[in-house]
Amino acid sequence: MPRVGLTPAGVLGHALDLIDETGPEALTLAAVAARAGVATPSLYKHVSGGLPELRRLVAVRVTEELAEALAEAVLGRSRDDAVEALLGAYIGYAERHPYRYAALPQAPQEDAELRRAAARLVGVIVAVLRGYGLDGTEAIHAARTVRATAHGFASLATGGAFQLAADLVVTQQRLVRVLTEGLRAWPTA
Amino acid sequence: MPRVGLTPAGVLGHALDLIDETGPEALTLAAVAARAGVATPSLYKHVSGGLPELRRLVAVRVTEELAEALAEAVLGRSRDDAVEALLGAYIGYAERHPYRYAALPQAPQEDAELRRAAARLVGVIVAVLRGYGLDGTEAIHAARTVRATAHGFASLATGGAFQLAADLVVTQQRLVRVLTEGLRAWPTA
DNA sequence: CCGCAAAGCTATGGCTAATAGCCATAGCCG
DNA sequence: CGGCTATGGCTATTAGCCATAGCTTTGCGG
Repeated sequence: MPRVGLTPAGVLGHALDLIDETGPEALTLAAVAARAGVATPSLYKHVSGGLPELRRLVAVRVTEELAEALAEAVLGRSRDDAVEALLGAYIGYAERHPYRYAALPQAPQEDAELRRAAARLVGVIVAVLRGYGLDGTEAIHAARTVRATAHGFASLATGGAFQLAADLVVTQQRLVRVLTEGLRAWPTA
Repeated sequence: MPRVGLTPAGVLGHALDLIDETGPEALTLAAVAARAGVATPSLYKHVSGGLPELRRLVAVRVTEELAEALAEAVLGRSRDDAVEALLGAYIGYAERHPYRYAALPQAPQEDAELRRAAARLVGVIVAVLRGYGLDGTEAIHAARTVRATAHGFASLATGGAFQLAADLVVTQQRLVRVLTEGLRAWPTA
């Protein structure tokens, strides 16, 4: 049979395409194989761990992309300006790739590679917090606060949980305002 | 064959037990049927919509429980006191029933019953916000802010996304502080 | 006491992931 | 250049899942 030149990266690419088009639920080995022009079992030659492994790869990739978007957004900015850019980039990524973002949370968290990617994401946040004079334990609490608000809004907004008619952009502005005020008044223990 | 006296409510009960024990992924008709002492197809006599219907029922029930917990927590409290109780109840519910909370839909739901339950939950939040003089459109933005922070923290905390050693209880206190300060200084348009 | 709707069942079909084992290709190396 | 090994395909199979169709039994209400 003619080799189709599949690689692990190629399989991941098809997986991401599938997720983007039809949602995380649609990520099946059968669908990926069909898209790659290959029979399902052949995928195991490239992704030995099967579906769980593929999901893991997706989570790592998305986390990396998100961390990269955040890092780029805060370049050359500080304090409130950086926080606004950070939230904008976070929520913007989730809005541009809602299914991809939704594929994030149900990943196994004990994976080393995923933790490394997540650490980079947190690192960007912590770097921004230094502009508020925060470090050490309080920086961790503040980073969690930032992450919780960003994730909460992104998750609810992309999930369609905000039913009422009010403008989501305004809500995002309010969220940024609450966050920046909170960070400026943070108890610098 | 002896009738086992199954009812829709009974099926839902088994489904919730299963989710509590093994996670939302473990919710299968086969497992529910085994637990109920019944063959899989028999479930369709009580839950005609099959697995999607069962998942829907779970989501409605969990939303109702959460709304109820919030309503009870804010009874007799107002302003910062109410917000603290609200977040505590929300996060507490998620921590006591992490799988159940994780079973809440992350996909857009146009189900009427679910929307009604969600509306009750939002109603409790909006009621608290009246203590800050907020209503109308700004109350919606503020409610979204509260919901985003609560969901974001609950989701990340129960999902194990906060890896570092710092105390989650302290983070929650900081979150409450940021939120209450933000609500007190809300732009009452 | 009997009819009949409700509630159980088995059988079947069509998905899925995953494993086992076979065959064709590619590219290296003597 | 010939052959060998590693690799990347394949088919077949197993096991588990949801779902539908259609039969049988139960037990309630008239």
